[in-house]
Order: sequence, then structure tokens, then C-alpha cells
Amino acid sequence: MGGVAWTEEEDHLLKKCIQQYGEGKWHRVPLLAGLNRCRKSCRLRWLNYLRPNIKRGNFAEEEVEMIIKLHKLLGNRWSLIAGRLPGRTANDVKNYWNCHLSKKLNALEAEDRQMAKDVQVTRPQTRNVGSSSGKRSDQKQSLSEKEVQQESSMSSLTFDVDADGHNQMLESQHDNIYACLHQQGSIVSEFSMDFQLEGFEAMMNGEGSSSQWDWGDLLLDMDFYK
DNA sequence: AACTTATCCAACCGCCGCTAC
DNA sequence: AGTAGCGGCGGTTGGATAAGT
Repeated sequence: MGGVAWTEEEDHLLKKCIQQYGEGKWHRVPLLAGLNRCRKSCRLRWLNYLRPNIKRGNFAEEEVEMIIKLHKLLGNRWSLIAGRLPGRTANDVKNYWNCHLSKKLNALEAEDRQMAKDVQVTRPQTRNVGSSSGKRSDQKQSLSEKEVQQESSMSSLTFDVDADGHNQMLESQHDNIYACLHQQGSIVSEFSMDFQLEGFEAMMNGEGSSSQWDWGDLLLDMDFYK
């Protein structure tokens, strides 16, 4: 293990403390519980091991598929991904990804790249980007707190993209992303998810490992959520 | 059976953003 | 505006165990 393993006695003390005082106030937990552990260790032990309804054991096929899809959308934002998998912790998801999926997917991606060499790919171009732009986060940083509050209360982003005779619409309101692909007035497929807007914006700005994300990926994901 | 190597996963560490002062 | 304290997050570590030779 990467540190000193927790004993049953320590687990019992921590559980008792949380039951008595509730979650939060982690800085006080070591003192209240009488544990010789730092606040972070206590929090982690509770979240990853002692919390009720934690699912242990192998990941189901549906869970693995979900992780792959979400990782494509969100990158290494394990807590957000775990939030979509009841009973799974961010640490579990991260470990599973690092041990099982990253190698597997790297191999698959290498294969894809090889195949894509001979294929000309046309990506949809953003035509109308409502209140959001590529520099949205920079703009937001320069806004006053009041302005940010006003903006976030409106937060509706609409994107209208033409590609191959299809209209693609992506809309974000608060914590929800809605996307649909329609042709000749009728919806071909729809996609809806309740992510935090901030995370979505980060993706749009190409921050972090999510920079791989693009319209094509989203449309691919729509199939999954049909 | 004994040893080596690979894999798994709980725990730790350092950083970040937020809040209060 | 600057700073300290906090919760939270992702990356990394290293001991336990399984698999291979």
C-alpha cells in the first residue's frame, strides 16, 4: 500500500465520529474521533471505503462502457465520472482506468490512427456560437462577481452547426447539456446529460486532457444515449 | 518449491479554487 | 489586495498478491 493501512479500530472510530457529527468539517474529525490521521486521510478513508452503499468488486460491462464514454467527454475528471456511476468512487474509477482501460484504449487509438491515415475526415464547423466563444473563460475571468452571477443565472449556450446536410444543435442550461441531430425538420437523435456547466465550458475551451473532445465525439456519444 | 515479474488498489502528496478575515 | 485555512481533486507511490518461469 502507499501508506499506513487503516486498522479496524480506526475505521470504527471514524465511522462513529461521522455518524455522530456528520460529514464535513474534516479538519475537526481527527480530534473528534481520536485518530492519529490527517484530515485528508480521514476524508479519503470515509469516501473511498467506509461510506455506505459503496459498490465493490468488478466493474460491470455497462459501467465500463459508461466510463469510456464519459472519459471521452470529460477527460480525467474522475469525481464527475464517478458521480454518474452509483456506488463507485473516483479512486475506484481512476484505478480501473489506469489498470485496465488506458492501455487497452491506447492500443485501439493507435490502430485507429493507422486506419485514419488514408481517410479524409471533414469536421463540422461552428457557424453560430451564442453567448460562448473560444475565449469564454478568459472573458469570464475579467467579469465582476455580480456580472458572473447574472451570467450564470442565464447560462444558456446554443451552437448551431452545419455538417453534411444535417443541423446539429447543442445547448447548455445550468448543469445540463442537450444536443440533437436533425434532418429536414425532424430529430434524428437526441442526447442529454446533466454535467456542471463549468466542466462543459472547459471542454469547449479545450482545457486539460479534454482537448481531444470535439463535435464528432459528441455525435458519436449521442448514439449511446438514444 | 523458490524466485521473479506484473498487476492491483489503498493511501499519500501536492496543487487548486473558494471563503473568511 | 493579500493571506491563511479549508475541502476537494488528480497524480503517484509502494505493499500485497497473483501469475509466470
